[in-house]
Order: sequence, then structure tokens, then C-alpha cells
Amino acid sequence: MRYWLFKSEPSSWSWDDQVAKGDGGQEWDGVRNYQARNVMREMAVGDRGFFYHSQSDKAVVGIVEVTAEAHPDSTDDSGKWACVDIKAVAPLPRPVTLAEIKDTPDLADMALVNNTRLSVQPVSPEAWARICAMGGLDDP
DNA sequence: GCCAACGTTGGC
DNA sequence: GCCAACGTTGGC
Repeated sequence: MRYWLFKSEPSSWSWDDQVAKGDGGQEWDGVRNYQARNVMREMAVGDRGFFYHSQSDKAVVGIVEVTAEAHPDSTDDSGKWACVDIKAVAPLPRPVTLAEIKDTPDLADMALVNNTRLSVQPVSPEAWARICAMGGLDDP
């Protein structure tokens, strides 16, 4: 299994919105960035991801699971863009903030830190385990 | 609200 | 194909 991170502005799509969708999942649509699209094309059903709130929160707030591989983005008419579907799995007992991540030397090479504008990004197994532990999840 | 970083667009 | 201009994102 591989790990990922999905970034969203809470004002446009928040963790609560994602939870409200339930197990049916939800298209991660609206991505108009080639790098992010290519990352989504690598995802497989069952992969896990962090749900990150940008802007006001700047924190990892929950765990999501990929429920559908990359497919055409239904909000796109050009046929260029793709997205996966994800569902909420569990909130982090304690959100892990960007400041904490930056303060953790082992996490310094995360795209979240050095490629801040990439909205969908891979997460190493080490970083995954570390952030889960920081968030109060012993068994991710 | 500002600004830095970065991606995209369009003129040449 | 280069590069300047512009738009967008996201941290502060």
C-alpha cells in the first residue's frame, strides 16, 4: 500500500464535508495541475491518504482511503483532467499542524514543506507512520 | 492583506 | 522554443 496527501481549503471542501459523504466516497475533482494529476494516476484502490486543511487550519486532520482509481474528472469537459475517489476513514485524534511538521527534522523533505503548492502529493511510509503517531493514532 | 513561489499563457 | 507577463496558491 502507498500513502498520499490531499490538500483542501476548508472553505471550499472540508474534512466535515468529506465525512458527510460517508462510505460512498467522493470525487477529488477540480485539480487542474499536471503534477497533481500524475500523482493521482499512481493511486490504487485501498491506498490511504492524509486529509490536510490549508489556509486557516494548516493541519493534517484525518485519514482517507482511495475508493476508485483515476478516472476522468466529471467537472472537466476537455478530457485532460483526472481524479480519484476517496472516502473518510477516521479523524486524527489530535490534528498535526504544519508548524509541528516543520519542527520535525525527519519530515523536512515532505512535499508539504518544500513544495507547498502541490495539492496532491505522495507521502513516504516513514512520514506516514510518524504523523500518525504525532496525531495520536498508534495503529494507522 | 501581502508576498513569495510556481505554473500557465502568449508574443516573438 | 524562449521568456516575460500574468494568475493562482498558500503561508505568514
